[in-house]
Amino acid sequence: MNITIKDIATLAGVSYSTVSKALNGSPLVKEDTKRKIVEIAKEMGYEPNIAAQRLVSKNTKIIGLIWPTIERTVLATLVTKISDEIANTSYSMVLSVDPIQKAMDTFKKFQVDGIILFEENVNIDINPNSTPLIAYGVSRQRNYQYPIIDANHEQAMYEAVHYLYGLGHRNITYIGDISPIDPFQMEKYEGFKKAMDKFGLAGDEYIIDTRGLDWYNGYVAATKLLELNSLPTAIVGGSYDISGGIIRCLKENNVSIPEDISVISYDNIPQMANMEIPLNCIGVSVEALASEIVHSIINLVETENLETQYKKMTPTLIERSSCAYART
Amino acid sequence: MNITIKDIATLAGVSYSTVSKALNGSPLVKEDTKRKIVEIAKEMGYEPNIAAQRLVSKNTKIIGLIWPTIERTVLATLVTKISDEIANTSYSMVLSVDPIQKAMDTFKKFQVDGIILFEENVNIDINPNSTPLIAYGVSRQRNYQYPIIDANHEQAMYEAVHYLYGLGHRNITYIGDISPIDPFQMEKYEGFKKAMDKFGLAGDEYIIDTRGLDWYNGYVAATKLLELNSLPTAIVGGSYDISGGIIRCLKENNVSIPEDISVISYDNIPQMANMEIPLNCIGVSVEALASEIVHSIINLVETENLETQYKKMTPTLIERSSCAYART
DNA sequence: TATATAAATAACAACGTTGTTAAAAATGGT
DNA sequence: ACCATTTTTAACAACGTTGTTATTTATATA
Repeated sequence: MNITIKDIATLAGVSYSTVSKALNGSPLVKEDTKRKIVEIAKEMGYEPNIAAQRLVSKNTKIIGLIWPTIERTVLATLVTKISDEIANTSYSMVLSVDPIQKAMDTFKKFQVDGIILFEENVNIDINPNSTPLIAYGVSRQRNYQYPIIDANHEQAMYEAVHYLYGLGHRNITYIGDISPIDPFQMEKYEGFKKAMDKFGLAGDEYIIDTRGLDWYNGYVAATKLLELNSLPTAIVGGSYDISGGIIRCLKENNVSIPEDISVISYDNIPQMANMEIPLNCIGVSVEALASEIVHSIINLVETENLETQYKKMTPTLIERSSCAYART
Repeated sequence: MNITIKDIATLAGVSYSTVSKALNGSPLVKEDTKRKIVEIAKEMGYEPNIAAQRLVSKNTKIIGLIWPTIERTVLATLVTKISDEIANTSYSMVLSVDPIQKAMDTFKKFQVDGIILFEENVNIDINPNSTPLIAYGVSRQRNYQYPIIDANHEQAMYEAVHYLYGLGHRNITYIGDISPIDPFQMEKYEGFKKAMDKFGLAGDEYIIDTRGLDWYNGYVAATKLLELNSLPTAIVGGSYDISGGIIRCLKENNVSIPEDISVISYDNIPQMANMEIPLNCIGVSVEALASEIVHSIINLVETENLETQYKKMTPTLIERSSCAYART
């Protein structure tokens, strides 16, 4: 049997409503008694019954995160960061790995205050006027029923090229997935192409389609690249895993990074620093993303205003040791 | 404002306590009225307020899963399966990716009925007489304060060798991680050695230490193997990822599976069927593991009996197309 | 010292359920 | 038609909180 405010009340010789107020720091109770009550509560190891709190206070102080598929490292890191971020607020987070509709049902039952949805490029129609919801990901339809937060993939790749150009590179290869069904990847590709155009470096031969986002896809693509008779001076990797494969392949073939080839990767996650060569990277940092997502949903929950409809976040570039000036 | 049993009551012209009973299928209310009430409830889209239910019924019907680090594919699959399994019961699952102690605190606040802990080889001392808890993983200390469920790694590897022996293989190589600090890996290694001893095939030269569990580790180890002048007729791979690297390497070097070399892998997960060659594998299936874990924790929650202290689950072998009779 | 006012505390309703007890309605046997 | 059951329904307390209202106690003012 757990202890309640009533137990504390009898021990402190006050009424339980006074205990409630004291524990909530109400100015209606004398500082003295407040202190005493708080002390007794602590010493008894009191934990408020959240079911009771919720019953009376209408909101659950829970944010539900729907994460239908447990996937790439980037998403896992993002989940962790979101969890941390929420832990700093008065809210808690619960995670569901169920399919979207089922997770929505569960969360409706749980009466969570808000939902964060990792959208998997799936167009699922969601009961619009129910729980506050924001999505992370890309929306294909133009009229959003809920706010969406997204990284600006296109800008990221543009900036990557811009950065390499500034280092004197004129011979840049993009190694990434160019799947037309994945809007994320297409945006990256577009960004790269636009930049190459802009800086007068365009040409299809500078692009290798990995046909996948995994480590091995990068490895294979890099192998293919090395078979060419003229190598680029810089590579833009399309994802964390792809870049992992690329640098492994280069290393095995005694191509030095960054002396022979500079490498910059998409995905701004801390793990980039722990690779065999600490990688320069560009992307919205998971911290920034997590922070934006959490603040948005809480703001949405507490104010019910949803002016911001589609927020594309600006990427940042992190310099480490995988890029250098182009050799003259 | 959500609808409550009182709303249903007024609409049905009965008392709210009757509604409660009807909705819970109590035999105390006439079938006729029961039907009517249920129908009205459905049509109004009634959802019970779980906070209220919990408040009165003492237990929360929530199982907490502590998953401190988001990791290998195998664990991710296991989480999904556990989630599915729990969804089939009257319980719900919430997931915390926080560090163990913090997650424990959160769950205490949530007043979850039970906790599943993915133990990370960390010896954390847990307040023993609090929430029912079972762990998945290996315990180093001999006196468990809580039940532990674990796959029998040793037996799995023993059976793998046994199986290959039955197919006529006498020249078997183990490619796996032999890290003495990882009890899981050591158990696998021991199982392999014991079987080789038993069948008179022993010898250290049949073992390659991958020094890691990743795809690339397997790839490198296989490359090393192919440099030997005499190849084995069968390989036992130490993990899903390792085996992925192995078969890719063999394929690249035009070694046919299973014509030239048979391959069997540890880790019994569905993904094994989707590899370039559907792999024979051995291990406790995630379904079995999930089922056992879920039933154990629910049993523990509902009966408070914890007779079973340390359960090592028996692995099963799945035959696909990566093993064949040894050539004579 | 009495009285108005302010401060501190207590009492109590409410939140939406469930389970127990009390009341009403239906049924059966004489 | 009357009483004893049995079936069905209603009434109500309880769960542990919070917030509002009522009461007590302390303080200041005349």
